[in-house]
Amino acid sequence: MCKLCGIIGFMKYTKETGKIVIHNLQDFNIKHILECGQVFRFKNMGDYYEVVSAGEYARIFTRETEVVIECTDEDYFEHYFDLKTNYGALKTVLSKNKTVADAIDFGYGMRILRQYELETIIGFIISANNNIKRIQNSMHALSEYCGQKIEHPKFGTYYAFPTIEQLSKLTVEDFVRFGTGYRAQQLKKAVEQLQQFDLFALHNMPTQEAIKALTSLTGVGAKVADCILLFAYYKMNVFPIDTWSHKIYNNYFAGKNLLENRAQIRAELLGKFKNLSGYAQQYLFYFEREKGKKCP
DNA sequence: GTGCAGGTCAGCT
DNA sequence: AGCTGACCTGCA
Repeated sequence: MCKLCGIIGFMKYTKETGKIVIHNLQDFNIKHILECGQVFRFKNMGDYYEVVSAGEYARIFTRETEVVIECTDEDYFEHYFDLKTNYGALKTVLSKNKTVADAIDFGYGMRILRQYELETIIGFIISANNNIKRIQNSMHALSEYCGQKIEHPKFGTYYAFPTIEQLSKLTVEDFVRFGTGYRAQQLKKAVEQLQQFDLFALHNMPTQEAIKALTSLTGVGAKVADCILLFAYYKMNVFPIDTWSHKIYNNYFAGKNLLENRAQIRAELLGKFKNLSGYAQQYLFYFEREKGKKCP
């Protein structure tokens, strides 16, 4: 949006064919963006990260003063990485809360992605009571088994996420083979239901209505629906409650009024953060999950 | 060996 | 409505 306006805090980046260069490291940290738990189809390659979304590929690396995104379609990834949103301003508002301010200091440069809808739904059905490494493995296995194989002159071979037609040919046994365990049955059913489902319509639907539509899918409960709406539909008036955000509420926001019911916790946090809830949740989630990990 | 991981669903009161 | 237990599987 504001490439040349010069106002401090706005994202500064330049686009050219097959490439985006970001000059504002404070608002774009690829590690925090990809490893904060919102996306599963990426790999840390050491010198760079690679991301596949739908059928598009991006290779991202950080230099001293800039981030370079080499990709198959710069318009696609400008949208995917939500480069037109002013995170500087957002972070100023969110930092009024001390806990969120700490989380933002830790996870600076994190951004909410605009992911491919079908891929996000499948990914978060797999995510239930699961760990991130295994979710990633399942998503990669699924893509390599039935997604379109793409041979790119610059980026080499990669696999698109399968279309709904390709997914519909899979059996329960196939899903088991991808390591999805007892979620295989749910995935098979959900794919059947998704064939009669207008994924694009959810973009123009009020959040409550969209939640109702998504939770009609097998394997999609309240928490997974919130994740799908946040990470694929960019709806910020949701607050996914899982084991982490549950702990976060009781540790930092509950005072002496501890809660155990997830719907209640969600209502409290939504009341607090309103239409910025999605951002707040993701900074808090990443902070709480990472700070507990062992230091080298 | 045991416990846990970004929960959901069925089957109970 | 609200609560409880079962549930694949890989990794610490």
